[in-house]
Amino acid sequence: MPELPDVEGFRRVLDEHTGEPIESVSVYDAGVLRGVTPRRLRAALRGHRFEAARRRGKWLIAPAEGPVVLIHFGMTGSLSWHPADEPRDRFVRVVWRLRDGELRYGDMRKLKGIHLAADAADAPRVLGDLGPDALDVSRDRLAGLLAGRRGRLKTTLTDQSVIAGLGNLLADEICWRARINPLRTAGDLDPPEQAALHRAMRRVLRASVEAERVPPRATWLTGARDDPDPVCPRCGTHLTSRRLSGRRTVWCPRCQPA
DNA sequence: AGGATTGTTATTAA
DNA sequence: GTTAATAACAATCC
Repeated sequence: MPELPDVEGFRRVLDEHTGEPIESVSVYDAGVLRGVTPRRLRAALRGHRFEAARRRGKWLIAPAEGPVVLIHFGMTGSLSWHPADEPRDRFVRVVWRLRDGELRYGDMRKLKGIHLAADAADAPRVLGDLGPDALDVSRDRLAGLLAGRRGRLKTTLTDQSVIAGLGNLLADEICWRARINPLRTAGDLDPPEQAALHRAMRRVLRASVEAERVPPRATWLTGARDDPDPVCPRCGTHLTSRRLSGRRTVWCPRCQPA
């Protein structure tokens, strides 16, 4: 699931548990460790405290008094806080034990996972080529990011090197809210359309961050898209669905004409 | 059984 | 250089 709002929720979880020393780090499945061994992860973090957690796009960035933990949640990752004696489900892959409980990284599919940077200066190496966080993109900046792009709008919005944080559900939701067809060429939007897209992005993100997910409300595309015979929550027209570079894309042919 | 799934990346092709 | 499509990664659900 994790797109920007979900990861923002994980960031809050971590932020509530800064300041206490990490008593132990347990790796139950090293398959989620990327470029670091369990031994090195333990050695780098034991006795350290997590500091204020940050997020960039879908990355959670957790400095720990020197070393920096960077987590990408893939499609099924999560971070949650539990009492140490609460039974762990079988998808818990890594546990950071603190004084009053533990942080658990769970991940069913293990598509991405946990990286370790030596220090803050080393963190960009892990993040790679990331565009600005979607929450930091102004209207003018959005126009600049789309300018000259010949790819489709949906594909451009989900390209993390252009804008960081938008995933499949958010991109469809934003296009639907802005009443713009996701197959349009990104660079072809006129200024009023750019403004509508930006407004939709702000509103969708704000409500989603609040809910810590893209909320499947009945008045949202996300609340309708998985119905057996989905119709547009605005106008009742049957929704159109198509695969776009391997991702399901849903839109309303009436509200979002080609 | 077969197909689908909210993420990224490598590869190939146009 | 840009864009698009596909498979792969892994594990589940319908």
